[in-house]
Amino acid sequence: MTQPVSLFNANCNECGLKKLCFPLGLEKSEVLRLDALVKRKPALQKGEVLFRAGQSFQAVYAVKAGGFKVFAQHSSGEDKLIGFYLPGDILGVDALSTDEHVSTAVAIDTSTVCEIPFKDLERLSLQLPTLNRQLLTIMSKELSDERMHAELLSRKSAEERMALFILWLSQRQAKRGFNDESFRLGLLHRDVALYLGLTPETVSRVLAKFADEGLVEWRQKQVTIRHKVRLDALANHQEASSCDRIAG
Amino acid sequence: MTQPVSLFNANCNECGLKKLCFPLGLEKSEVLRLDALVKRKPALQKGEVLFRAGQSFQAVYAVKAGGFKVFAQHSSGEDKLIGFYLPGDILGVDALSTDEHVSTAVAIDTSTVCEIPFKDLERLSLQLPTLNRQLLTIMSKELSDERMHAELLSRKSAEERMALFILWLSQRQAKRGFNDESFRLGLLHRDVALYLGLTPETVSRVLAKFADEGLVEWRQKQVTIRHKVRLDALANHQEASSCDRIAG
DNA sequence: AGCGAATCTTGATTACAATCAATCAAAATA
DNA sequence: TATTTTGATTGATTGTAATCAAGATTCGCT
Repeated sequence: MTQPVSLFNANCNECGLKKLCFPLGLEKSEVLRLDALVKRKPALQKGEVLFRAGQSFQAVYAVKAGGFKVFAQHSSGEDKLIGFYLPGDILGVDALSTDEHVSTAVAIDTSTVCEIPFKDLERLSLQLPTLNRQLLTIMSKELSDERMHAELLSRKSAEERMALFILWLSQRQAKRGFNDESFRLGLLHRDVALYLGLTPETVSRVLAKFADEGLVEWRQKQVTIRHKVRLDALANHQEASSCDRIAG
Repeated sequence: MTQPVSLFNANCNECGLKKLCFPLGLEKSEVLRLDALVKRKPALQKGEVLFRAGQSFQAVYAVKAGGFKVFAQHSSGEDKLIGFYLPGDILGVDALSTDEHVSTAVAIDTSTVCEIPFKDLERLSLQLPTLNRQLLTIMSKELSDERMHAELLSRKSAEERMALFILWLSQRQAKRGFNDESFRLGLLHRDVALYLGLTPETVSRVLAKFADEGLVEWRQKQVTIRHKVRLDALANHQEASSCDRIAG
């Protein structure tokens, strides 16, 4: 059992995610220097917490396998789901300006991460301009994800939000080289509802409707897109122009 | 007329906003090196565009006076208002990972900015660790602003959204050392509606209600907070506990 | 200052998702 | 496998903001 794991863990140069992660654009020798900073941690089980809001910020984390959902405690007391992180994504950079984590990351599946102490990373990035740029790029991507979230929330109709959300998930799968038409996602309806600003009941109803109309099947964590074109049209509230509805 | 303007424009060390902007934490000598990069631009009139989505990304901008509203063109065609930028804020960093601006910045008043060519800034920040950290901090603040926006949008009720929005505006004024109980904001109801995911009609109705109840006056661009405590309670959907309503 | 255009207000109606509530299905625990 | 808990579904009702529409006000311009 230890052999494949240790191979997978070996180093950044061998990692299948290096094109999504910090090593992007670095020379092999530079990656080795980065590699020296990385602490490989044992896998987290579903439901386990990687970091919690309020904890002091020491490191950022690259998701290697599995996935995380990230919550923020808001003034109102209610927790809000602010993001999902999949393999290749970097977790924890939001704490950068505060020295304290502002959110709590929970594993949605058995998950592994690479831990990179931030002080070391910052020091190295001053020596490696490409790494420094990559850090900025990661922050910038984080920002555009958050914009996507705001766009989702600004959509008026529940169906639009859901359609856009599913398409966005699909795009993220594609970027990672995974199947973007059918994928597993360990999220509860409650999580999706929290993320989209809806209730679990509405999520259930919308998904039932999508299934009825042959758009998307989402059963037991498995998401399958059946008709991307019409889903696209729905997400952008364009009336289904030519292809109309299937059932007579 | 030119004298006070040129004094104001003089340099970063003299600028009243230096504690909000890039110079934060830098030594005087370091600020001078930063200062050498800055291009002072003529003022923009209300409605003028600082940069437009699709333009190549060359520089970031520090708002010195006035303010900007920033739009994104979304797939659906409809423009979405994604942020407001006030004196001391940095504009344009969202383009960092794409080499192209992804949004359009429009002056909401007569405004001035400092332009900082990004290549120069990046080069200098590799030499000045504090500046590098400050750049990261600015990105991080941008991220937390966007989170705030998502939180606004995830609030169910129009009144909550508006209350939270006004309080957030007030906080930003306070951070700048401005009066946080009464301030001018050159935004149309339409802009506010776009930002909050509401319609201008609803904005108008909610503001009318707030005025009725003695919470907030918002007339002709001038915002005045009359009862911060109750506004706070409303923003966090806690029932007004002790102080109840005023009118009998 | 006066005209025209844009923006704001107010009202009546409608559509949509929240809420409340009850069942059903599926995991987790023993 | 039985039992308990958790999550998903479905239905009936209600509340809230969108929409449509008509005035009132303010703003920008010459």
